[in-house]
Amino acid sequence: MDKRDLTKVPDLEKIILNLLLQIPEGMVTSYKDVANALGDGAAARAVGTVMANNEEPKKYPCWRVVRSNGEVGNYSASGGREAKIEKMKKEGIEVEEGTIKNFSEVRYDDYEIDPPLPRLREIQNGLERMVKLEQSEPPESVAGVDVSYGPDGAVAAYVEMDNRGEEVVYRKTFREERVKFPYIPGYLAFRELPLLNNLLEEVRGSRGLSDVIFVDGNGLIHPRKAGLATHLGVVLEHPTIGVAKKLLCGEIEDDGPGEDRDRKVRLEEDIVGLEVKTFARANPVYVSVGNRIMLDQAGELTRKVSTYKLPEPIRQAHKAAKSRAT
DNA sequence: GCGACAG
DNA sequence: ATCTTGTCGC
Repeated sequence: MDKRDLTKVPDLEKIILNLLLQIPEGMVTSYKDVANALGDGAAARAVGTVMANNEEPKKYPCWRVVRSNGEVGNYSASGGREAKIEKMKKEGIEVEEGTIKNFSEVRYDDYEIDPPLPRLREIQNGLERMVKLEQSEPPESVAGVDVSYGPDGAVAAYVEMDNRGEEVVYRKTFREERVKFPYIPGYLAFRELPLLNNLLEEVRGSRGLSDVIFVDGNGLIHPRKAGLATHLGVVLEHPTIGVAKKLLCGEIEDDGPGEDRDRKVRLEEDIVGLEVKTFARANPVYVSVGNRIMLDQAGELTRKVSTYKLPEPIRQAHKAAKSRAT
């Protein structure tokens, strides 16, 4: 596989909006139906988000998209939900008490499309054998990356600190006006990787990358062992550590009583992460290998550079990204 | 200031 | 992630 293909991302917003043009007048579809056409029902909410942000409601008939239980749902274009109902009625759809009358008969789900999401899952499946689990030298510096979203697009930030996470030694941000890929659980990398990759290539070309990079999101804690931290680590061929605030998948291993070591996250037969309590009065974070480091080392390093809940480099990157995005 | 909880 | 405001506790 060509490395460059790992960072190519389809314009899913455009794909979704163009799919709407296939819905015949006089029929409706559901957010879930559109998601299934993309190749994964998990994208249903993302479809809703794209509808809500549709800037050309005249051109793209998002009023024909309803909830899969037949309820009309929302309409963010002018006139709101009432306008949505009126538009559907004009097209011959019967609506009663906010619900489509003969839903199963007027429901369109026969989309003609080469579904993009299965292809992206294949890319993720191919990443696993490119991950290197190896003992990494104790770092002289650590960095964190994060992405923030605002009215003028998204901003990615890279912040490098000393190896104890006490002093910021370098900051860099990168802005992108239009993010083409919505957030879909399990596909976060395709949303944020283009931004982070651009940013980190710039850093690599100017001052060079820090010894290890903390990423706001999972590494191997992922249904296909291909979270953002792993995807980024493989693309850069560089040590990365994923730190997430919520458990995406897997289960916490019960080691029984008397054990105050970090609990392990198990995904099927593999230990893919650690539940680490970084800050006494906060929830734990979930640490996983991105690339080129060992899990125990990732856990220790996370502890070492965390003053609050999140590793300081990530926290600083979050601040840097947010202040430029807003 | 930071985070849980609300919603 | 963001929309948004506040209370409570450390």
